[in-house]
Amino acid sequence: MSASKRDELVQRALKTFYQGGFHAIGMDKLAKETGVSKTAMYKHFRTKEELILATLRLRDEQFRNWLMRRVDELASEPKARLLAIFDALGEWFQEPDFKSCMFIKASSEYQDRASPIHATSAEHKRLLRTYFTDLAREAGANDPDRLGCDLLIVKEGAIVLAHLFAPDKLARDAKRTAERVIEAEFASK
Amino acid sequence: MSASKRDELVQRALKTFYQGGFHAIGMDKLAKETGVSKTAMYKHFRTKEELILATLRLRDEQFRNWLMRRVDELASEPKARLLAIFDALGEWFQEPDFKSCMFIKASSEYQDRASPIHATSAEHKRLLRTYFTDLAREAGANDPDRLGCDLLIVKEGAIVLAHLFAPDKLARDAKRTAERVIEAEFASK
DNA sequence: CATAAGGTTAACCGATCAGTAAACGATAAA
DNA sequence: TTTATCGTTTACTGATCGGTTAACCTTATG
Repeated sequence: MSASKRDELVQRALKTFYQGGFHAIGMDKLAKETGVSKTAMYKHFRTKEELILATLRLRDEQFRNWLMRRVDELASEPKARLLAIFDALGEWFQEPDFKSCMFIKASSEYQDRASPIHATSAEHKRLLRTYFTDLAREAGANDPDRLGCDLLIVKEGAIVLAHLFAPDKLARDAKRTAERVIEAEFASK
Repeated sequence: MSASKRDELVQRALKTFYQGGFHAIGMDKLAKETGVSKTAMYKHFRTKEELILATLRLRDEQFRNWLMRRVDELASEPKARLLAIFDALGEWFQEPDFKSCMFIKASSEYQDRASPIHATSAEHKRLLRTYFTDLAREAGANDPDRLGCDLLIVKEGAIVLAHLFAPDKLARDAKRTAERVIEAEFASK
């Protein structure tokens, strides 16, 4: 019972922080928006930072699971799966309340490398890079590390610009950019 | 006299916001760090938002001027100038107090598209894209718009990741990624 | 010398910040 | 039925938020 309440709190806090920002959302507003009392929140988490870290861990799990599942569904051929990453991203960008990447925003607000929030954001990107590198290896890339890094760079740039410009345009543009780096990798045999 | 004080304030506020974040730096702390009294600040700017907008305008001017000058200095051949963008970026990443891009961070904290701060951030990226497109055209690209967009995506991704990972590694990686999209553009003749 | 402008310090406003304490209500095991 | 747990609401802490006001100091012009 306590555990499920806790999960519910983290899920709702995730949405609220994602839409509103970390500094901009106070604990009082969070209590109002999640329907969980402040007292209960501080029973589960000793500080706001701990609650934020919990939302980031949930987001990391949710996002990577979603992306991996979506890539599985969109393409079966190993090389096509590399490009499918960007079809999945395009779907995400066009969701009505897409607001950039939770981890880019977290590291924007907590800039100090010593901050656990910053470190958790870096870890998320590291895990994504590993996933991309694995896909590149399965596709038979010469230099999977390099292609994985290329794809991560393109993905992050696309997210930032989708948040500032038209999301659908960036979805198309990023896929075309990804095509170029993928083709370059396989042409370098 | 007033004008120079104002400029001095904006310059110092720029550094303080860049290092500390917009929500995290209050007007009292800003007064302390800039040496300009709160009263004087509110004589020049009616709200904190107006001051932030002034710092963003200064940053846009500073950054684009710096980048254009650096590209001029690093390469003279039109095509080599495209790659020189990423040499310049590498220099920036390795500055001791590099902390990502002011505009990525601003749009992370002010997510609403209706916010003037968000809009100013988008405008900065638009101007950069125009610059990249111009360079691509001068280099004789088939589709300068497309290459300009490619390069902007790579640049933004590199900044985000340089902020989270090792800046020098990202400087090298981003340049290699840029090489790929540039070569792809010129191979598509 | 008078005066007005542009700056200072300092105190203040109501609201909100993160975090705590106390009193109370529900549920469920004993 | 008793008791303990988990949650609630409400009120509170001291600090800080963005923004304002008033009294004072300095400087340059008339």
